[in-house]
Amino acid sequence: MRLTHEQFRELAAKHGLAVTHQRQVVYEAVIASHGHYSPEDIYAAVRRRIPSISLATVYNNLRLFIECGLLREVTPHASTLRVDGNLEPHHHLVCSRCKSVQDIDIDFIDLKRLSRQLPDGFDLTQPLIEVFGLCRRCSAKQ
Amino acid sequence: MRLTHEQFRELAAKHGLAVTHQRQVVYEAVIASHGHYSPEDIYAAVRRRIPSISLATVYNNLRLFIECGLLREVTPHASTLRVDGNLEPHHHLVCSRCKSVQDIDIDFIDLKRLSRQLPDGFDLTQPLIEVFGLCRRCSAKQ
DNA sequence: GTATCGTTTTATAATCATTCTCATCCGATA
DNA sequence: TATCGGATGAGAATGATTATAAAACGATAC
Repeated sequence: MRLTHEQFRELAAKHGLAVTHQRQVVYEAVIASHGHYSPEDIYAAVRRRIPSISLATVYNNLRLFIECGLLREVTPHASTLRVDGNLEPHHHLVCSRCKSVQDIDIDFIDLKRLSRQLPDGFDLTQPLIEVFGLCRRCSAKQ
Repeated sequence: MRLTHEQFRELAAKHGLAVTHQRQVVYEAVIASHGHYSPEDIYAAVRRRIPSISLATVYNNLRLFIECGLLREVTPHASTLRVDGNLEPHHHLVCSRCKSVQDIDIDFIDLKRLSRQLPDGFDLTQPLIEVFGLCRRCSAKQ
């Protein structure tokens, strides 16, 4: 815990973020949790240390951390349902910022090697692979 | 349009879905749109042909089509934000059904070949690759 | 042709995650 | 100590989606 404490101060300084108690605790909760958790989960964990914290603060800071690159978003899609009528094998190139989706081929994937390292029982009969990055427009804007 | 008409009747028969006028028009709207559209978009398109259609019907049928495999969901993540404190290069194996996320390595990716087929200007300095399938538990349940 | 039954659709209410608003608080600096 | 800007907290507002219940539909049996 002491470690992430220092770690956070450094990161915050690097990104010009003020170090507040709440931010520190939110960050530590994410790091300590080793997984892919939701804001509610983080909120629950943080409340054990700061019972008065507001859910909005958790949201604010998670978003801030994601924008600064202190955390990674595991759901980098548009927030609403999107639907694709193309059932031919094809794959997606997704912009992490504007959420746009383009189709790509996947001859860059070694499916044999991939299936060898899948956990037991994982079913990949209809594999869908998505590659995330920044589209031209968004990377120009930076 | 005539073509998707037939196509839909066949698909519906195969999956044991009743063919209703609304369903047909919703399906045709998705197929005609060539892209990755939201329920609202589809709703707007369908209303030009059936002004009285309800948004709920569009949702119901899109969900039904996705479950039957007539359409593919382009946002196959948990519907709430998930956050990952692990910034080391690593990638994800996601269950399309229960939305669980596991980490995997990516030595199965030929990054050179991938970057060759990226559209111009797409920035992949921090690539994140996600592979979708069914986890052991969900594929057992089928 | 009509009655019946299960399914689909519609309209609307309800829910849930997330963001917004704004009053208050806090910490740094003058 | 007074001031200022950003951060926080509480709760309202928003927006996407789902649930509910009543009406409409369509197939089948009579």
